[in-house]
Amino acid sequence: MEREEFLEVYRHSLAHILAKAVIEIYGKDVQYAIGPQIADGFYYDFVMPEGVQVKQDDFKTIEDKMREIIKRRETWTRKEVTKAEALEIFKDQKFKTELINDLPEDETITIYLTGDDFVDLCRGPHIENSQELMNAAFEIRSVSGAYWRGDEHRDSMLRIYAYAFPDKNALKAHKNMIKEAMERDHKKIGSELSLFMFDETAPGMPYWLPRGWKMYQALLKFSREIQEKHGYTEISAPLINNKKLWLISGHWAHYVNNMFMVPGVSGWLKADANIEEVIENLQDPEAPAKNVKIAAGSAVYNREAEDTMAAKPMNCPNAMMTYKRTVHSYKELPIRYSEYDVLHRKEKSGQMNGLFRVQEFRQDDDHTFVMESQIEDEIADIIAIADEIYSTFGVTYRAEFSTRPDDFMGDIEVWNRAEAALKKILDKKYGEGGYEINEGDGAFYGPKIDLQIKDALGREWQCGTIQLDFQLPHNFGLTYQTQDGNLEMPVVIHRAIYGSLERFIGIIIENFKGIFPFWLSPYQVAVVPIREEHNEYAKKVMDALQAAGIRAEADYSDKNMKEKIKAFKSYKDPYILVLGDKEAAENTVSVNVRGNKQMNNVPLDVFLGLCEKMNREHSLEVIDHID
RNA sequence: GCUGGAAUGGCGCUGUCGGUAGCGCAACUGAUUCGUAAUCAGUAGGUCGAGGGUUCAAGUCCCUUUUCCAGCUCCA
Repeated sequence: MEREEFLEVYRHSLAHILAKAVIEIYGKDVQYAIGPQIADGFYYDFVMPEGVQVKQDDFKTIEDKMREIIKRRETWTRKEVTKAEALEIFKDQKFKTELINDLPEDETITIYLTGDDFVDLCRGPHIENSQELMNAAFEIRSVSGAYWRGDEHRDSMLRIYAYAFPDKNALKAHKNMIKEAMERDHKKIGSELSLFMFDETAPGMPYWLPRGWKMYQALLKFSREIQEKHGYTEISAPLINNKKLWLISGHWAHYVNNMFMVPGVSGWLKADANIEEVIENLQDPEAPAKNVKIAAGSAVYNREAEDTMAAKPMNCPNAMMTYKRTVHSYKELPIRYSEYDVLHRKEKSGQMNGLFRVQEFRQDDDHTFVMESQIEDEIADIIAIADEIYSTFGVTYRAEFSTRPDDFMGDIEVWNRAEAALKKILDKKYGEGGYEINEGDGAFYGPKIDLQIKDALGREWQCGTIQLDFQLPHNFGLTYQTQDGNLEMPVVIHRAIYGSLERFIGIIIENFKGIFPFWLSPYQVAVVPIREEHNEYAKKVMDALQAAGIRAEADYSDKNMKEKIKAFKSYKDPYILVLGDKEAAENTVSVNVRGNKQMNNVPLDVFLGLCEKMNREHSLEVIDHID
């Protein structure tokens, strides 16, 4: 048996054992749903009897029960049954019943019995006797909430996750790997390197500390340089707009629950009332309406007041307004408005995650206004930019193409032509099958290409995105004048390459483990005068570094040099210059390269030259020798 | 929003059966003036996330709540 197949059978069989154990512990009222294998083990979804909780303390009980079941060396029996028989067997199991009912009429249904008291609906294959699992190494990892069939409006279930490997060593090795991945966690490194912080008064809104902000600026500078070369022009626009704008863009109708409101002065009402039919949870269309008593003397705000403003969750509406300022000729297109403004998106609690998911962030955003005939070339250029940027960081990405959904807006012919153009570029760039296609997953306003990057734990995050938009130009009534004098509507391309700067920084912190390329390092060079009498020369070196555009920091204090070096090393500065009598006399620097290589007595000019070279070329490697 | 965890000086942690908070690093002061990752001595810093409750007594037990983490769902 191949290793993969072996793992699959093992894990899947263990999932059945888990379900059997849970039923033996918590009783026959447990509803069991599905228990697939995953990358490092398996999970099983249950609905527990009323009032039953499964906590970390219970994991051992469940594991022990599973081991006890395995030790019974029960035989596994595969049976083929008819749909009617299956429905009878699982008549008390609502999820199994639903699964069976969804199967085609003529499908052969297989069930597996473990011993004679546990039966599961399953395609198999499985082991033949529980004793085959005697050496299996497994461990309950965690429990989590999950929704039946991934739909938050359906049953809320308890998902039990477990690691599972063929033997103890493999499990141990895997847990070690997880531990090492956690060492790369950007939240941990960000704190150690003093890059950013959070405070509970601003959930999901990073404070960028001096060192982190240096890096942030370096990323912005890099983005601006590249976009300048590609004909982009940068704008900046209001961070809050009156709700009139959001009514035009459609955000008031579709996105208002994710927007931070800025009340005006007129909408405050003194309340002393009973309000009927209040839907408290706007996120949930099924939420029951309630009667709400507003205490006498309370003030409530009417969001629909005319002076209500809201912080922008996206830049698009302002870019539309900017385009609309004057009439445009076809000769001007494409027009590219890039924008790095601060965005706010209110998230449901439990959605935030370090820098990966925040409520306040900046995108390397752009809105490009094109004629339909220009879409193909423009997208090709955007993908070229994405390649240039991602390769500079040495990260790999995966492209996903999302096509027309059922509730699409606009002309189907335009959609077809646009999708064909996108597909042509993707095929050329990544090869057929070199990217994922999500049929019907596009936005209602246009097809899109998403670029996904993995974090240290292998979770994928969407960074880059390229979206065509046929809706906003329509909502804002955008036009351009064609060669024959007619007015036509431009197509808008929304695109971001980093995606959010915050998320991207999180990704690269984990990718580089905090050991950044020279051009990206918060401080690039640290200066250590050996004794206070060397401060004068150190200042001269600092001036030269700063004049060359190099981010440098120095420690002129009377601490001993070992302490100074230690502090800079903990910040992972690429170069530490040690300056004493010899260097001052010869106008040189002695360089300790991150990773502990040494370059001694380097003429200052030569050192400046190699720093400038790395900044210019955005090199991934730090130069550690002089040719 | 859902499930399960967590929160103790700036950071990392200990705190037993409920008995009135400790340690390391960092900081500060003094001495040391030093050639590549921890010199020595001393000092200061905490209403234990917030609110309420039980108790003679709460970091510890109970309730509420905020934030964070791992998942689910949603997303850049």
